[in-house]
Amino acid sequence: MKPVTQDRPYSQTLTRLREAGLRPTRQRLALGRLLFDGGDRHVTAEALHEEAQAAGVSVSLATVYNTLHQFTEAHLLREVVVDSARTYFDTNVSDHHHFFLENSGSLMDIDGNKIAITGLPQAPDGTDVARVDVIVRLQGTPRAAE
Amino acid sequence: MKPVTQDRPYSQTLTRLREAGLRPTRQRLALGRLLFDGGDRHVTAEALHEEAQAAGVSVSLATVYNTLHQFTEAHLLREVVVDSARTYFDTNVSDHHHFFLENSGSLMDIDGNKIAITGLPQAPDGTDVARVDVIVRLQGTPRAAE
DNA sequence: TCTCATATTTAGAATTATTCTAAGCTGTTG
DNA sequence: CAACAGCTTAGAATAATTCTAAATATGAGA
Repeated sequence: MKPVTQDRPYSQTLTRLREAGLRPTRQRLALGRLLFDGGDRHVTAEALHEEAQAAGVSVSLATVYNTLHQFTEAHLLREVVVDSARTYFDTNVSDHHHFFLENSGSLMDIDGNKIAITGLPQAPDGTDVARVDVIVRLQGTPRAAE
Repeated sequence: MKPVTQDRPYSQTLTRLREAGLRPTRQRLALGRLLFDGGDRHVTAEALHEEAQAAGVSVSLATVYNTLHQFTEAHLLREVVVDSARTYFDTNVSDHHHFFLENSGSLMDIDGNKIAITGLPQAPDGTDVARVDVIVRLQGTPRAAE
């Protein structure tokens, strides 16, 4: 059985950028590597910025925002709306859904072809379905340990 | 077949407030009536504020925010997260989901018991499912009229 | 390798939705 | 009708994100 994550061996960030028509600048390469090396990730702009700083890469927050949006347009990332306070970006761009832990604010992927949704009414006239998002909101149970 | 909306004859706003333990103030009554009279609604704080002004009710925006949150705690409203830019409040608190028209920013209800979701993995240890949200994102088709 | 036009980055200001604060009203209860 | 707890409110404060304009880096071509 395939994991949710597609094969994505040590991200060829450079190649990906070229394909997307984005100049491989120092900042984009660094952010790309942070994002795409090592599995699926869900990040906020703020968090990625801190991570970059911590990794000794100097990038402004504005550039982090720019880059996240450009990557999203290039379909290297996907935006996930779960919380009205902040925007998450997901490195997994395949068909899937999310668990959202309301306490910690963390996200977990749910494989898209494990879930089936039936009975959806058809889209109203003059519209097309761009995407269906399923968000399973979780709360920590009172006494988790026993 | 039942419509999505439960019967809700000309909202007894006063009663609802009492039951929720909220003082029936002029502002809460007015906002309650705007919200609960006449079918299911999806509003933003800003929009409800303007509507109140237009109806000749003087309420501050802060009070609109307070009231929307208090109504939500009292389960008279439900918060819908579809757009990272603004928060929507839904007067339909029964089990249901949403179409979201990305162009206009408008929401439409999808009856909850028309849809079935199968194959959801169980919630991780120490967590409980608080709610499952399905959002069908719609885009206007290029040439809607023909 | 050098130059240049253009894309990119950036600091800081600006914006926007929302929350907070502190002071003044108002409902309710005795 | 007094009095207090609960409400409302203007305006300040916050926080995430976007904008601006100036400085810098990149890639193509000579």
